[in-house]
Amino acid sequence: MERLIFHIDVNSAFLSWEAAYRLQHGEELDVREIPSVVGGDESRRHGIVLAKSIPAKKYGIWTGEALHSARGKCKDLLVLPPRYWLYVQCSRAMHDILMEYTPRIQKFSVDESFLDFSGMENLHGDHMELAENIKERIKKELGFTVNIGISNNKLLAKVASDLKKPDRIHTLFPWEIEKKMWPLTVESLFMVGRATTKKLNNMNIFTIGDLAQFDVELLKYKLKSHGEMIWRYANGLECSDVRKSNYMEMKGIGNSTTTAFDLEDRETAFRVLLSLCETVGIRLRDSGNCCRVISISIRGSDLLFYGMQKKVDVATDSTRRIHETACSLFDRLWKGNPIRHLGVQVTDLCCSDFFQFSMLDSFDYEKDKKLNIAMDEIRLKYGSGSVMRSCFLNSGLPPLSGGVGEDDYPLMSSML
DNA sequence: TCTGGGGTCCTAGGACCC
DNA sequence: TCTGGGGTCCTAGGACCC
Repeated sequence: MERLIFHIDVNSAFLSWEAAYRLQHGEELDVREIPSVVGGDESRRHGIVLAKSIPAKKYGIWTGEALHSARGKCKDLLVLPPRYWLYVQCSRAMHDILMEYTPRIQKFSVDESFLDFSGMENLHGDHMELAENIKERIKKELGFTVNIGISNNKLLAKVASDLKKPDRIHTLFPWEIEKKMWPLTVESLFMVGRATTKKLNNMNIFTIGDLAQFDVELLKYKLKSHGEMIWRYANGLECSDVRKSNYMEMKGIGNSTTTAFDLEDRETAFRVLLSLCETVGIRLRDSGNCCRVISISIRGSDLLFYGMQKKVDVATDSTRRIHETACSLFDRLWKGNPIRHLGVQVTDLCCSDFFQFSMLDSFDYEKDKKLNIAMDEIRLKYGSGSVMRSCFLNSGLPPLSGGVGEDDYPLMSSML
């Protein structure tokens, strides 16, 4: 059966949402119309561009760039601090509108969704009119613009929504591939990043068309399974379902943070690890899972990145257990160099319905479990800052870390 | 380009088993 | 024990996405 898939993408999401909010609250200036960016706090070493306006883009400013460097390109650049609670609200409001059109929605990220309209032609009529309707409703009711890409699979719909911005609708049906997609540079294809672009360029592949017409066996030989996948993408071949994401299927949960200052001693590092384990633990328990693998990652002040993981004998969702493992990993991994960034990840998740315990240690599972539950409930009810471990008092370190922003936003469920 | 944070999947080597 | 092959588990690291 022929499918009909839409991909909806908010234009410069964080910046558009800031602009819409400010206008709704009586500000005269539309920050989308001047060189502006949403950027992190430089004093805490989070100073990068998270989103840019179109005028800022004209100065050559790119997402992920250091604010310092962005200011070098544009003297009068307006830098807005991020407000993640607002972005979550905007994202939900858009989702609510989309739900009125079809229940078959896949939320791909905070600002992107796939919609499946297959077999609903009688309900909605012409796909261009439908897209126009959705786009205008979002603009009128929420105050920001989106791009909509239309095709009969997710890959082509996504490429289409990226064509020309902002506030546009594009189709990219199979018969339009040669004209609309093949002339694009190969790095504009989904799943072709910097490393792959370099390899492809070395093989004389520069456009998506070059890739589509290349020998697939040779690509497989050079790039393994990834080579075959991007070759299929270049030919518009993709057939995955628009599926409701649900957090039972989640593969892992992690939190990491760039600390405000370099960490030089193990005790401080342990404390930062604890603040990360708290956040990971809360999210893990909220998802109804336990984990079997715990890993940590370190980025030194030299910016080099390394990590280590451990499989634990008994699956756990205990903040304390995760922290103990994280610390022992840290002692094996750390070489004594100054630390800029720490991360904690849990993977190999399993359902927490049953509770396994080992008789080989003296750990009081029941007591620990009750403590975790009590802390989670208090934080949910009174906010994430309402309880903290005493070791964070006067430490200069946040008691919970990782996640987006340190403002006291309501704890998010692990699924967007 | 000089670097935030949260994810997914893949590959390859070593250990250990039969 | 001087030497096969195959399977699985574990771990490190790379590449990509937003």
